[in-house]
Amino acid sequence: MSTFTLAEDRMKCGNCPIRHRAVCARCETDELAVLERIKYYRDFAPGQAIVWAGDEMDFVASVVDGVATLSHTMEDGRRQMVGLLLPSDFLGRPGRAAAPYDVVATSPVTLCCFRREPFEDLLASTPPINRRLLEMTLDELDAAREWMLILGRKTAREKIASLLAIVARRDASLRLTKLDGPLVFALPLTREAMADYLGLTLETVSRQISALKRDGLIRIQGSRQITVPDFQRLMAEAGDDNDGGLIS
Amino acid sequence: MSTFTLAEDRMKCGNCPIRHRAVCARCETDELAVLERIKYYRDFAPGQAIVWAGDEMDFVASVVDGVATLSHTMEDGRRQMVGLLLPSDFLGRPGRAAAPYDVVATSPVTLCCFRREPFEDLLASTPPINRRLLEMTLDELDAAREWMLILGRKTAREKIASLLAIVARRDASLRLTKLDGPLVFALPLTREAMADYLGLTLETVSRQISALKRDGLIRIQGSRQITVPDFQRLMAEAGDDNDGGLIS
DNA sequence: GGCGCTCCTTGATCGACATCAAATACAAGG
DNA sequence: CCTTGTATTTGATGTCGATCAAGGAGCGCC
Repeated sequence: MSTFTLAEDRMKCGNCPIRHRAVCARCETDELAVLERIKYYRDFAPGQAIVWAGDEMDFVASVVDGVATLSHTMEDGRRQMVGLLLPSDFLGRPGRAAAPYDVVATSPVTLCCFRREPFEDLLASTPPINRRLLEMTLDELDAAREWMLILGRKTAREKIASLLAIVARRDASLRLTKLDGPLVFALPLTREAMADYLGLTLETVSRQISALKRDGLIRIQGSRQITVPDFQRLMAEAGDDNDGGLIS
Repeated sequence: MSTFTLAEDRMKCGNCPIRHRAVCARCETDELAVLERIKYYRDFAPGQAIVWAGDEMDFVASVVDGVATLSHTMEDGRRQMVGLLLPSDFLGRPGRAAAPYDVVATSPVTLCCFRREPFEDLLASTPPINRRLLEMTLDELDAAREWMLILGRKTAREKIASLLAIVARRDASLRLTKLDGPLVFALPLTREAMADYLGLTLETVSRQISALKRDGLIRIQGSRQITVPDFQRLMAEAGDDNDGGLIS
């Protein structure tokens, strides 16, 4: 089960700008110190559910560390991932109690949680948080729409290339690397999770990854460690005209 | 070309709550009267582009009347619709100049536009607008995620049923009809637009609509006028467990 | 009426991806 | 070392929707 940590320790949120931009943004305004009084930490093991669709959610949170997924499940078991939460992403919706989809940790996850009601009060009285949240939500909406193009119109190969490009880009931005040298990163997802992300089966994912490897677009160490020798070439394979491509 | 109307006339926005909830929400606060001073109307003919991807957008707007679509286009012509704008929906993103996708009118459209910069100033100084926008954006995000499930995991038949259910529901809510009697509504989309919405070809759309007709789930007058005798049965066909299903 | 146009329908064929099935890799634990 | 279990790869076959192609319906216009 998950660990609760009532947090006086500001430690984990100390390195704010990248790791925890959502709410520890007292970089931006002082009122946010109030958040400190209603926050607590929770840890989740890989594979563990954070909330199930339909559950009541009495908190909102930001991801401090780890990777979690949002996904819809149909009665017959078909599943579609609709969001990928990486460190600094926000979880939950102010003003709504019931979770609309499953949230599952895919790696050890640490959340910084805020009880929903006090958070909403704060939201009402503190415009900067509101602005922040609006901005983040708009980014997520853009990402979702990019994703819709991937789901609706791209081939299996392009889908895989797109996903790898998205993760590579995001990883590079987290560690402040340039995109011109060879990129090495760990896929935070199983083949099955990738399939759920892309609207494919896990066999197709595996085959297409093998194909990209065969064609020299990527190299692989141990099925999760990816090396991209030439990011531009991968992007071309993804069929992207512009260099958009966010996630979350 | 489009018509500009510098608007002292508050007429069109008068019937606010449903038709124009985005910005004429002086129902909510008085400051919004300021909006009156920076707004103007624009009309577009069916098929006309409102903005192209990459264009500079010096305004944000809310849809007063008509239907417009947002869509991504790949260089080779593949197209994916990523948003459907109906009356009361909002267009544009404060804080961003370049449009990320094409916006096209599919029926005669009237926009209520606000010059972007003064609108952004207003946004900064007027929390209620911010809250409103956040809420609307969150709704859109939910809709986008519902849509992702449709694109990634549903069969052609389920996709069509889902789309019809979404439009039927939205239409019913606009005219305050219940969902239990037979529903009659006009599809605001060509078969091609439906295909772009659902990640299908127009031939498949046509075939599946014929199949739903054959199976008695819908009736059709003249290819655009749809009758749904039993909404629940259609929903079942769409594979939806819950009764979520928004758009925009 | 007849022409041109766009939108829609229907048929025949093909191919990308799903499905079914089996084998391999690798880690944890006895 | 062997066992067990999960994640992954690979192969054989099937199917849904795409593609290619033709024809019909509605409508404005000469």
